[in-house]
Amino acid sequence: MARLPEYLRALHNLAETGHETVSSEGLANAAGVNSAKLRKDLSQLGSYGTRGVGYDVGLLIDQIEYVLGLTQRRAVALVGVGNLGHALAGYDGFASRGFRIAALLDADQERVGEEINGLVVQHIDELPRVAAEESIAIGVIATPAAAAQRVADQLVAVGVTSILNFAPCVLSVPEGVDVRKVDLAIELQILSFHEHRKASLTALPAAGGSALTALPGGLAVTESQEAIGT
Amino acid sequence: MARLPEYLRALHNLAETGHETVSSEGLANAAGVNSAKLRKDLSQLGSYGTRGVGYDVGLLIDQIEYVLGLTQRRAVALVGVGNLGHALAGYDGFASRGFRIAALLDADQERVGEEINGLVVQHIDELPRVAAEESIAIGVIATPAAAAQRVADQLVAVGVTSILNFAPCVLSVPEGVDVRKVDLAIELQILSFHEHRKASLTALPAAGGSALTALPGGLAVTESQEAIGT
DNA sequence: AGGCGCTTGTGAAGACGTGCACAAATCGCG
DNA sequence: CGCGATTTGTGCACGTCTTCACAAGCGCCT
Repeated sequence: MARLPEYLRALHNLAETGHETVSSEGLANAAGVNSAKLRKDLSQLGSYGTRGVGYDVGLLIDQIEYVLGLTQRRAVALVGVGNLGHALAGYDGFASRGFRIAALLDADQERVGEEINGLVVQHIDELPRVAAEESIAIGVIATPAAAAQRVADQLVAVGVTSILNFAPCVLSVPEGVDVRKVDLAIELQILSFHEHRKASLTALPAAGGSALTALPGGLAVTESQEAIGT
Repeated sequence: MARLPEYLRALHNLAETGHETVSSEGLANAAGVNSAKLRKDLSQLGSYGTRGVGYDVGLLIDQIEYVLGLTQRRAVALVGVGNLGHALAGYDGFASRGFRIAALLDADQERVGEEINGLVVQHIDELPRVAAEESIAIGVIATPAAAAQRVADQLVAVGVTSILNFAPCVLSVPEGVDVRKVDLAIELQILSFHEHRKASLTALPAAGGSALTALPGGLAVTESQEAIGT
């Protein structure tokens, strides 16, 4: 499940604040989900809760980390050291949560040789050598959209089977390769949609009209995390 | 729907390459979704396709931009000008897709006054004034997790009703405020899970064992975008 | 003008995720 | 040792999303 990492983060918080055990209700609140959903998710991992008590925080952390494959520190190659790539290279959230940026790569010779956070940017042509040396299985694409597909092909060619794509485009990859996409502008556009919806609803509570002037209020909205209470 | 921005991006690509019309199949490929799903999504906006021909690219762009509320250029306040905030401030994908970063804010006096991409970083205490001047409805939080909730409260207090949160924590906001969360490390962890699953399956195609050593292959996996063909 | 091929729009069926509500199980205390 | 409070694990029902399949509609060509 895609919620496991969120649980893991909440569990680490709890562990740091000295909690030995946690109830499904407590963990669900910390992770921002329903308690029944959380219990159902955790039951998929096998039973690790004690009825009447709750879950052992440490044990649950180990278990989730095992399932997520975080027992080994995975090496990641980051391609594209532009604006966003720079930030990603310096983002300590990766290192603190089980990942090691093993290589920074870029196609621009201007950027090759630059040192970021203790790592030197190498040319993308070095990818085959680097991938072999570091046994890289995960690649991050932070290039412009025009270069993303080419980079993806190169990553796949050297054995990368998981790609995190920040470029605003759809990647074609062979079967067996996983792609996750993060598009920062899309996130904002989704918020903009909600803004527009809210504005329409308050301005014209009961509006009809032609299709062209129809308000978007009728669209189904699956909000991500609304009104978590206080 | 959350897929509309993706369609919009694909449509802009098509428009730039000179396409006047596009079939649902073509647009679905460009956006990486099923054609039936795309047609159903577009039918929610009202009928804008011509049977036997397809959709008018320009018309569809206008329609989607209207529904997403992109007819006005929305002002965004970015709080937290650290590593990630820096990159976001310089990310031109925002400007090119209907958003204007109207203010950069940070609580660190060291960073106040710094100029990024033509904008000067202001202190977070300036938020009420800035929000009033720029009529800001969307806030982006790129602070450490410890500061995120406090910033969210401040944003809500000045009338922000949509928040994009990059901090790895759950935010509590009043009803009516939308929060979207992007956690870069979580994306990697999800990929790691897939890596682990793939490794387990290839190494031990039919494994049993106790719960502790059980393989995660049994977990339901809803892949985001796997095997889009060539 | 008529037919043919192509594409949209949609009804229906199925898969999936979600949440409730309750039985089973465990601990602590008298 | 037994009882009650508490919490997990899960069967069931519901709503949503997805996909297939096909009728309806449109343009083009003859």
